[in-house]
Amino acid sequence: MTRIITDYYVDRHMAPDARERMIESAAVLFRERGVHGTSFSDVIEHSGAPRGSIYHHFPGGKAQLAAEATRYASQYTAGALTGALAHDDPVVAVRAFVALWRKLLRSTDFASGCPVVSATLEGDRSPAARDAAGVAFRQWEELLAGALERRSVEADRARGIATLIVSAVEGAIVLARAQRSLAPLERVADELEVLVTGALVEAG
Amino acid sequence: MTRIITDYYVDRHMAPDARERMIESAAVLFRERGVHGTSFSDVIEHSGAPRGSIYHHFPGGKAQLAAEATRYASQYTAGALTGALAHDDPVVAVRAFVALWRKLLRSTDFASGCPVVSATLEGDRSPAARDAAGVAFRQWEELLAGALERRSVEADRARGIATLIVSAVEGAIVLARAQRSLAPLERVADELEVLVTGALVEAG
DNA sequence: GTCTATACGAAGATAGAC
DNA sequence: GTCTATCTTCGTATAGAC
Repeated sequence: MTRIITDYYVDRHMAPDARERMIESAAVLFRERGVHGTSFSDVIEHSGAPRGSIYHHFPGGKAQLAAEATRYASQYTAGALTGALAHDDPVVAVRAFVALWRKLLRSTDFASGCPVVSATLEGDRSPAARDAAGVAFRQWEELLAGALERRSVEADRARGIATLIVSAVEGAIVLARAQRSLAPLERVADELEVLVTGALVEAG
Repeated sequence: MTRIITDYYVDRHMAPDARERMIESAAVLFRERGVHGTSFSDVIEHSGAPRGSIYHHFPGGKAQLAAEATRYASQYTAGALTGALAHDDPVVAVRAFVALWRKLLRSTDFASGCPVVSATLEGDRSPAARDAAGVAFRQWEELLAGALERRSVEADRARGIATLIVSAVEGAIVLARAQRSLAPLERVADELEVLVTGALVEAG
């Protein structure tokens, strides 16, 4: 699992501690309850971190925690996507990407979604988190677009397909949660597979 | 504009009053700040409705208001979609659907999104609102699938494409807000147009 | 129906001791 | 670093008068 939280820890080669556990917990809770719906108390309880050190670790308060948790989730998903793209097969990558979300939805009985989406929607109180969400989506798009280009798909088309994949999967996760059914995600996955396969055939 | 809020008003053919104004305002505010991010005070201020009558009109409290606002937004969008489908041309309908969201994003400088998505993500505190979101998405899917079927697209394929359209557009709205750019929405719109056109050609 | 007042709890944030 | 206590603000909800 990719563990790039902040330069603070990367630079010092330190093991995950209370600070990182809080970020991880925040990301998990943001999946379920969103940013506004998650309090510091929730994060402390979930992470087992000490109460008195929140503002020591996050002097910027909740906005800072939200931004860091969004970056954490972003990197986590980017890592999964990179792994799925190991063989440079965009169809396989889309399947793996969808499988990741299917597993999450099923294992949490549709209680969890994508924290980056939550950060976007509730970003009016934390612009830093919203901006981190924008960076996350862009990075995922670029990973997918790059893989398509390496399979000879023209750059503009690759970018369009990549954006469609990210948008459609994120949207399907929302539909799945609202309807408490995996069906929307499966239908979207099937359509995306047909589309990507077609684009690869076209590109030769 | 479609104005089907609750049976209460439809049955009595009553003009929009304070109650309906509160529901409309709630929907508008949910677009910007989400459900948790919107307080009763916000709704009262925005709608100009009297303070003392909230629990008279909504004895179920905020959960009831959230559910009714979600149903209202759902019907509003369904009405727009129905209008866009007046000529039974799915490509034109997708363009009109996207145009609606483009206009909203632009006119609010990316501050507004889809309240039905917010209701889904924050539905743990209001299952009724989340369920209303599920119904909304299903209705939009069915409107689009029906139009595709009337153009000879096979039922399963029509359903798949319809789900992809709703998911992709909803997802693109999130990406657009996070990146503060219409580009993701435009790229998704272009890809969807190609895909729908292709499906119609295939269907003959 | 609408008003005011208020109870009640939750949440973010700060201060100062250890 | 972490603790406890506290401040302040806010939001939901209720009660009772008009």
